[in-house]
Amino acid sequence: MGTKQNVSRAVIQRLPRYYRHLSALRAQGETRISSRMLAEMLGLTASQIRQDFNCFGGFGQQGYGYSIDKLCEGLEEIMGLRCAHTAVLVGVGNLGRALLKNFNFESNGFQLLCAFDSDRTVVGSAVGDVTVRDVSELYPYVDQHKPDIAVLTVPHACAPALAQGLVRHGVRGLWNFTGEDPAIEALCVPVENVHFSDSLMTLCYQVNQFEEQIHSQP
Amino acid sequence: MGTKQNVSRAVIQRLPRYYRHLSALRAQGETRISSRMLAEMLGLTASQIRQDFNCFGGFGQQGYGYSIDKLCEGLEEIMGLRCAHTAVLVGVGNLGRALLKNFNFESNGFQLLCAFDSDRTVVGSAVGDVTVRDVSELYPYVDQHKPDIAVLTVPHACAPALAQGLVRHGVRGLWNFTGEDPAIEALCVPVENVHFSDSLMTLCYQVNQFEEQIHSQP
DNA sequence: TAGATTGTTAATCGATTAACAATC
DNA sequence: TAGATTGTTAATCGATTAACAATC
Repeated sequence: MGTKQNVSRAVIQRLPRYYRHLSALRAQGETRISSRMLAEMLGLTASQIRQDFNCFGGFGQQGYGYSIDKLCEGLEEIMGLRCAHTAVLVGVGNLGRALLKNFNFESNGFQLLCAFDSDRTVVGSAVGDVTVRDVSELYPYVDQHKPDIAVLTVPHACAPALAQGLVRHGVRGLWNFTGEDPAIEALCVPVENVHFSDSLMTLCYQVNQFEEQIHSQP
Repeated sequence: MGTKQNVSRAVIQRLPRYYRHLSALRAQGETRISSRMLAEMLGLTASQIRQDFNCFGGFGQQGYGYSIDKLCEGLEEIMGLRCAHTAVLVGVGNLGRALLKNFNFESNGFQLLCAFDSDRTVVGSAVGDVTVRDVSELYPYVDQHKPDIAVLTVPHACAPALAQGLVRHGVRGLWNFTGEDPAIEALCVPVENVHFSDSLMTLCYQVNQFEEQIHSQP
């Protein structure tokens, strides 16, 4: 239960995946699972799963396994998914729009307050559950409403200045889709980068390896 | 130069980041860099960078450092960015549209052939550099043109069946934006997942930790 | 009780860092 | 040549796996 400090990054990066699979099981009406079975599902070892869960205190019960409900609750607690942090989104292009319309911020720990753009044809309209405001109102809005994080879905070139401005106005986290990072990494608030490029390059490498394997054993 | 086998996943995941920063330096007209300087830029150790580069054979020169050009070329070679693999995109919603319009597939090792959707109001139109076709033509098209990978930007629920169908028709890699994975992981072709959820949850955790730190030392 | 499965300690494995000879 | 910086080996560190007593 007690959130231990010093949980390694390796562990933290596995937690969302645990949560995703456990939520799916819960939705199917399952109520309990053993580390062995979960390990099989995820392609990990049972040992590792028990170690991971024990970073945060024991959810399990000997001879029985883990209650899926308790585990989900525990993970929500640990990752802070129930804090209802607040967020603003900057940049209502196609990507911003995709997030506004299809992404469930609530179930990921955030309440989306509103969105900003500079394009007058979208300013004033409603997209998803929020209204789009003119970007000139951004900093006054941030000063007043103090959102915890900002979602950056602006073009690459605007990113460094915008990020810096937001942090100066008190934002304490950035969800960065701009592909930019040298400038943003230096800001000393938490940043999560969604780098499409990195992901596709990694896939490119894997596809090459995969094809080499196939060719070498025909 | 010779692509060694058994390069660890940890290394591979750093390569795109190296490439991104080195490309930026090249664009600024820089021609050489030492492992020490690069390490400082990236927040890594010089030792680690030299180890990483030496997985693939020596690009460097004692007493001088690394040629940025050679390094970029080497990384392109290693990751297979010059293979011009082919890709199709399935699902022209806002997210698909964002990729079609703003993402440079070419510079990430892929040539995008065309896109597919089921919505008749977009079928036949051009988005970015490609034409949108009816999804009923997807499998015949894949049979004929044999794209290396498919980009999945369809709604969550369509993902498992689609992924399975594509693999059955010979696709050898998936770039998966659907948030789905239990079903897709099992397909035994390379998959790169872009899980927005995982990323935002990780940010949520980090923001909480960050705020605890601030509160504990005021 | 007997069987199952956790929590936790110890052993292994792999990745990162340090050190330094080779060499530009 | 002297200074710098690589390539590479050895030492350290951390993460994963194995093992097993505790206990439901």
